[in-house]
Amino acid sequence: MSEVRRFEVLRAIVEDYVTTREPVGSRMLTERHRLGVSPATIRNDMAALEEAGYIAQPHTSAGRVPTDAGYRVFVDRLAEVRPLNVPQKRAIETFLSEAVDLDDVLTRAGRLIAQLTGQVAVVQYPSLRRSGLRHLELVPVAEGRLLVVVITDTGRVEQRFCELPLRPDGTDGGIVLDDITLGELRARFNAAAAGKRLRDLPTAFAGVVEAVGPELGGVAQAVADLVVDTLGEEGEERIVLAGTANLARSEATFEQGLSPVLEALEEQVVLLGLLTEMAGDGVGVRIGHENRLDGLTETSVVASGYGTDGDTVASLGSIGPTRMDYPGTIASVRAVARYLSRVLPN
Amino acid sequence: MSEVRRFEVLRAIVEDYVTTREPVGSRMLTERHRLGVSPATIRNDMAALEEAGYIAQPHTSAGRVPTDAGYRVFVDRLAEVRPLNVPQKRAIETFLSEAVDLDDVLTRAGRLIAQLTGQVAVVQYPSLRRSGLRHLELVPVAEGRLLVVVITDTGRVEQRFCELPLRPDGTDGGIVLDDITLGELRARFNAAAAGKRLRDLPTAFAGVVEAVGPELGGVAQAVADLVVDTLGEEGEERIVLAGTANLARSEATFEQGLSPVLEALEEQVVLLGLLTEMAGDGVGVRIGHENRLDGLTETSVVASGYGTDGDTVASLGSIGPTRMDYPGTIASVRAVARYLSRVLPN
DNA sequence: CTTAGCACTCTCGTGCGTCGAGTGCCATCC
DNA sequence: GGATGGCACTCGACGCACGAGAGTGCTAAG
Repeated sequence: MSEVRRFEVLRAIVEDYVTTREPVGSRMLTERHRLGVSPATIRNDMAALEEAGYIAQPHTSAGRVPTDAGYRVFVDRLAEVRPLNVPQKRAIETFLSEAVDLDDVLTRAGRLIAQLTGQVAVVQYPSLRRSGLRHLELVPVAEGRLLVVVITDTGRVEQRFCELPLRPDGTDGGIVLDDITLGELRARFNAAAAGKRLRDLPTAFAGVVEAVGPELGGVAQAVADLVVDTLGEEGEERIVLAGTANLARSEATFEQGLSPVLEALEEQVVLLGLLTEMAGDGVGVRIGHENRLDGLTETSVVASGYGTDGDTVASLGSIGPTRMDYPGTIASVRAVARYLSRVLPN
Repeated sequence: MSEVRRFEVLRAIVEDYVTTREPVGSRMLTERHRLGVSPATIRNDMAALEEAGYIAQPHTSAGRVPTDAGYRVFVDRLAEVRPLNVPQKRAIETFLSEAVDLDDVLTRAGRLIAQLTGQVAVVQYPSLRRSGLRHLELVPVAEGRLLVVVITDTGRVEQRFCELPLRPDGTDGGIVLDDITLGELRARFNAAAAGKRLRDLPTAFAGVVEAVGPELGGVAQAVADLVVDTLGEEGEERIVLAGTANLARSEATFEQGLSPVLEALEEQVVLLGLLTEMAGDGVGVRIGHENRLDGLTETSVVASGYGTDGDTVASLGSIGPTRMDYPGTIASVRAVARYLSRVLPN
């Protein structure tokens, strides 16, 4: 009983099951794949594979179905990389290059993945914590209030209102800053922050607070705190979803119904955790129960980091039933991630 | 055969069908509602209602089910307003007041509606076209490029990159503006735009372009065009969805499966059209086929405009199966719209 | 180690009869 | 004239038996 044929059988099972969506039996297998042996032999191999936990049968006298473990070895050892064809590549390139701003790029990337894979696409916004500060803008909106606009070097723009402290001299009313003062403050902050990473900001800003003197110190401190907060906040990370409708089309796939899946997808925080957790180098695959999330135990997640010059700033990926076309999905996700990385510094 | 009782029967049918999800027959009706007449009488009324097109039977010898028309008269004439209870109101108030910025408010509003109605929530961002300009910010990001940040009086912040024209003197390289010039430009634009509505911007900006002289005129023109474009663009309208998972829970409801529904929800442009179309005064209801959208013929949409001081800037609503709890949904949507209107000018 | 044969097990589709909910109609009653 | 009780009829849901088919495991032979 040769080792290699056994895995060949596993590959055949996975491939057939993925396309037919039905448990595959020994006869079918010999008919559709030139394995050169009889069904009986296959049966022996299947028994061994089942023993090893790679396949299972839904009930006696039904064909075999790959288990999560089976998909795992398929992905790790058996799947061949299947590069996208030229029109597909071109489609990605043109579609992404038409985007006008970051929101647009990411939305388009999502649609693209959803369409290429026929599954749900997930695209994470460039993580604020892994971004640098490109520019800081201060806009007076009302007495005692400032709108702080943070622009990162990944093109993300985040705004937040800042409540200014009361006047230090104790007089009534909120602080109102004139344009000159504001301009100065803005210039100082930007000079201090230029090109810095998040972790270096607190010290850089401390210098600013120091330098502006006691009169403006309170305001500067409030702004500095807000910016550091904003960039550091986990909750402000964002996600784009696309292709949810694709889930419903493969409806019969999910034993538990797709309500738990949809629920999981709405829990953006958890989804984010999953994505960042998976953001290693290259494309990562999580199969079925490898996802700890309850709703996603019947799905697989294929994800990849993206970012300029090897610097991963966020992740993107595709989520679909465990029975998915892994080579195709992996290829699509990787391709979009790469093109996105190239286009990113908008 | 009294007119009023017949409608009473219709109401009973709608209410029962909404709660039991099953076709309702004449016997059940007499048992659960004190109508004071026998099943046979009810049957006569039902025949009349069916004749009038308000109810239908899925097949002979099944109970009756309300038609779209039936729901319509239920909503228009029979439904009693059912105000939310105090804890619900309080929940809305506290949950919305905790929001930190516009994104947050709208996300929370969506979650709220989804949870209150057990259906899908749709929340439209304040329409740019119906907003005024609060502030304009110009940020230099690279040679020949400017980041233009538009802040509306509804709290929306939109950013767009602006390609500057080549230097008028024909020397090489893109235009680079120093801080002083930029400051001046910014001040002029803001002075011109202060408090203006979108439709007045082009003329206001024309003045600015005139005033800055030929040197900066090209730049000013580019910026002005971009701003007017951004605020006028239909595509830039945005929508938040929430509670998609709720759809799956009432899965059996949709004859066609929920894939068409999900598809319709992903078509944000179309959804927007629907919402703006419905934005009259008060809460509007679209039932089943009254929605032209293919995917939504089995659903009803309950929507309301919102906005400060009677000025509708956008809409929000709830989408669910035609067989929904109309009074409850209407109450929830209205309540959230009101609170949102109050909280809005953040 | 492979293969052919064989008995065995289950699922799935089909046909059939029963049950029951619900209807429509008609004669009757107030 | 509207309300009611009675009654025959319709039709889907449910349960059951049965056969077909697909697939397996095992064993003995190549």
